[in-house]
Parts: sequence; structure tokens; C-alpha cells
Amino acid sequence: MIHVDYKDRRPIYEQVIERLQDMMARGVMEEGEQLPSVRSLATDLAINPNTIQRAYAELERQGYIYSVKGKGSFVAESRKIKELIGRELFEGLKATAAQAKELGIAKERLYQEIDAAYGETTMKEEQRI
Amino acid sequence: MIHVDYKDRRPIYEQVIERLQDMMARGVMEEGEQLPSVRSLATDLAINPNTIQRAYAELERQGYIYSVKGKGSFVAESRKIKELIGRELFEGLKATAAQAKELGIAKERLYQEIDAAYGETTMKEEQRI
Amino acid sequence: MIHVDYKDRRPIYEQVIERLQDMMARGVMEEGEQLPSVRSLATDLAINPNTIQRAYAELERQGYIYSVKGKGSFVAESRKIKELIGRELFEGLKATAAQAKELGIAKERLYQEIDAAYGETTMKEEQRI
Amino acid sequence: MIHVDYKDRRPIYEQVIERLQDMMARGVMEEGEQLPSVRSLATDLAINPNTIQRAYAELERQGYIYSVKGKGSFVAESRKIKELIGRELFEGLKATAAQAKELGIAKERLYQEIDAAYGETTMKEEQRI
DNA sequence: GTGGTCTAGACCACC
DNA sequence: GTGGTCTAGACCACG
Repeated sequence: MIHVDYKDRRPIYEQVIERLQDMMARGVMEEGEQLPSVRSLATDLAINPNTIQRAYAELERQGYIYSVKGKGSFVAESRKIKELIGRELFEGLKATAAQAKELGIAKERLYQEIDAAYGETTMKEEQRI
Repeated sequence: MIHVDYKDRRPIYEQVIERLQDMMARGVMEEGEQLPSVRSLATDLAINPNTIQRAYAELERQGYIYSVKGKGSFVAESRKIKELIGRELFEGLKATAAQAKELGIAKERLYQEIDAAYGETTMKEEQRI
Repeated sequence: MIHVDYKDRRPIYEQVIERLQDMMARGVMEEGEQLPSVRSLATDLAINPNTIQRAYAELERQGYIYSVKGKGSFVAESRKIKELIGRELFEGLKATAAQAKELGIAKERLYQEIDAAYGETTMKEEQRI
Repeated sequence: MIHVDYKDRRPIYEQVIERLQDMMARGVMEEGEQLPSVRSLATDLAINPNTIQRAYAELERQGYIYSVKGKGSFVAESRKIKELIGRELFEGLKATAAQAKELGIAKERLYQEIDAAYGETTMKEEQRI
């Protein structure tokens, strides 16, 4: 389900956060669904419970999940999650576009790159057919 | 000229690198121009010379500048810098686009955001008129 | 295990890098194996931890090892290491051959030297028998 | 005649040494021929006379040239120069071959690389015809 | 004066 | 405990 890569230079708790965010954004984990307990997930991934605890705390702080004492942690409303993910992505895109403009890069050149990214994966899916 | 933010979580030497990359990309520092000496920039920013030294070493490794013992550090060819900056920007954009596709975001939505970024600044310039 | 030579004109961190590269290339240190910690190796060699830190950072950048905060540093995949070492060696050989050609040295003379190096050690091994 | 590259990371005096060694090895400068004076060469290359002085001193120490007080510096016997150049090149090759053997690389693989280096340039010369 | 290396000692983030 | 960053201060090589 989740996989941590020790060769990845980012801290493990960040990897866990990102993987969970991704699963929630893509609907693999649905609104209101209960997340695995800190201890069970720690056992599954063979890492320190403190690390999972930290990931969950951060996800709660950001608004992706909410915790109920004595019950567990749950996925927040999908509307909210979509908004959070979208805001982050668009902010990054905005910064990139601003920098590109400053460097004198035509915006059509950016479109082109986006088309390539979208088309590329589409091709792969077609090959699966 | 350059400013370091101690509240920023990123290491100081990275902030210095990015600021200098940016200045070179925008042509504020021209090809062949001598950068401030390690010691003088360290004094200006009120940080340790070793930290600047590290930033310069990394910039040289990446190809943005070249350093000569006893002479100083100098901005590399602008052609090369444009290429380096462009490659980095497009790689980031590619990753963003791939993520957006995975999240089911229409690429037209990305175009829209880019147009906004390009248009926005244009608006500001027009307001100056 | 490792030895630094203060009479050597090359910086200490480079000597450490080369010794470790050599050990990894020869299989003395195997894939995934944990390297000595920055502090312990520094103590062993009686040099400053920062110097070891720099060597490890460079080795990671080159792809020979990977480091994880709070865990340690580990030898990369042997396949990758073989490739890195081989590339370096052949590049050096290419430069030597090019220089030899320019000086009007027959390439058979180079073969001869290589045979000597290969044969010489073989002789030693035979003497052991 | 000689050219120094400020972008080259090696110190200028080393570049001057190598260029002169090369010219002597290839017979561009003949046995007994007088080298340009320290001051005139310094002026030509627009660098500090101390730098040239250092290069000449090092070349004399290595046996490539000899100086006569009040007269100038002269190229040593070509037999000696050939020997010096050859010794350096073959020592490097020997070390490379030894390392290759230790890594389990077949010596035929080294021949191949040498052939490529010799052949490649030969091709270019043929194209000139 | 310039860049480059090294030491000693401190603090942080992570696990 | 681990790796990573930073400071203060020193010394060297180069021009």
C-alpha cells in the first residue's frame, strides 16, 4: 500500500505524508475512512511509531485528516482535500510561470511541455489496450 | 542585493545559490563578470565565509560560475546559464503536469493558471503606464 | 583500513574519497553495507568530522553511496558502482592514448606496457603457488 | 604559441609547464633552443613574471630545460626529454592497467579503447585529405 | 587579496 | 545514535 524508500534523501515522515496525501487526493482513501492506527502502520512499514505519529500530526495540522481521541484518525472531507492539493499544485505552477515569464520564455513553450506530459502518459495507457 | 532569511527552513548556502542563479538568469550579472569575493559577500550578508565558499563551490560544480585561485569567481557563458536554468524549470513543470494529470485535473486548467501569471504581471506593467 | 597521507599534496577529503571508491570497486565493501559513521571514521583517522562529512557528501553526489539522516551512510548498488568506476578508468585511458598518439608512440608499445602490468601480477600469483 | 585558460581550474604556472613540455616533446622546440625570456613571455601572455619564473624553475628541476646565468634558459637534450615524457605517460598507463586488472577487466577491453583513440584521430586526418 | 582546505566546537533534524 | 549545517579562526596556494 505505502512504500518508504530509504535511498530517498527526504525524511521518512515526509514520504509517508506525501503517499497518504496522494492516496487521499486520488480517492483511494475516501472521505471519512479510518486510517490505519499509528502502531499497525509502523509495524507494516517496519519503522518507528514516532515517525508515523509525526506524519499523522502534520497531516492533521494541514487539514487532510482529523483525529478523535480513543477512536483513531479519519480522512477529511474530499472537497477540502481537493482544495488543499489543488492550492499547493497551482501555487507551484504559478511560481514556475512567473519565473518563466521573467526569463522571457513564451507561454506557448510551457503549453507544449504540459501537452507532452499529458500526451506521453496517455500513449502508455493506449498501449495497454 | 542578496538577502538571507533565517526563518527559511532551507540552508543558507542554498538560499545564496538560488539568489545568485536567479540574478545570472535574469542578466543582472553578466557573462564574465566577477562575483563579489567570498570574504566580502560573507561580510555583507553577515554570515561565515565558509558558507559562501560552499555556495560558490556548488555553483561552480553546476556550471554557473568558474573560480580561479588568487583571482576570483566569474559568471560563466550566458548561453550555458540559460540552458541550465531552462532545463531545471522545464523539469519542474513536467513533474507538476504529470501530478496534475494523475489527479484528474484538465490541462486547460493549467493553461488558465499560466495565462493568469503572464497576464497578471502585464497588468502591473500597464498600471505603471 | 583507510590511511591518509599528510605529505600527499591532494586534500585529505579527496584521499578518503578515493580510498573508499577503491574499496567499493573491489568489493571489499558490499552493496547496501553501512559505512562507518562520520564521527567514528573521523576518530579512527584522527581528522575532523567535517572533513569526513565532505567526503561522504561528495561520494553521495557522485552516486557511490547514499546517506539517510539518523540512520547512516550505505554503499549503493554494485552495478552502479562498477559503471562509475569503469567510466572513469576508460576516460583516463582514452586521454593517455590520445597523448601517446600525438607524441608518435606506436600503440603496440602501449599494449606491451599493459601486458607487463597484467603479466607481472600473474607472475606474483604463480610464485605463491 | 602558448595559451593560458583562466577558466581552467589548474593554476596558470602548471598550464604553462604542460604547454612547454608538450612543445618540447613534439619537437616544436628543438634541443638546445633558447626559450623566450621570463619577462618577454610574461608580457606576451599578459600574466605575472613570477608565474613564468615558477614554471621555468619547475621545468629545470624536472630536467626539461637548463638555465645559464646571464644567458637564458635552453631546451635539454631531446633524448632526455623523450625519456621524461615517456616515463610519466607509461607510469600512468601502468597504474591504470593494474587497476583494470584488479577490477577484473579483460586486457583486450583496454586494447579496444586504445585502438578507438588511435583510429578516431586517424579518421579525422583522412578526412582532411 | 583571492579561492580552497582544515580544525574545533556547536546546534539541528531525524530515528 | 545518525547525517547535515553553521561559525570562528587558522593556514596554504596562487597571482
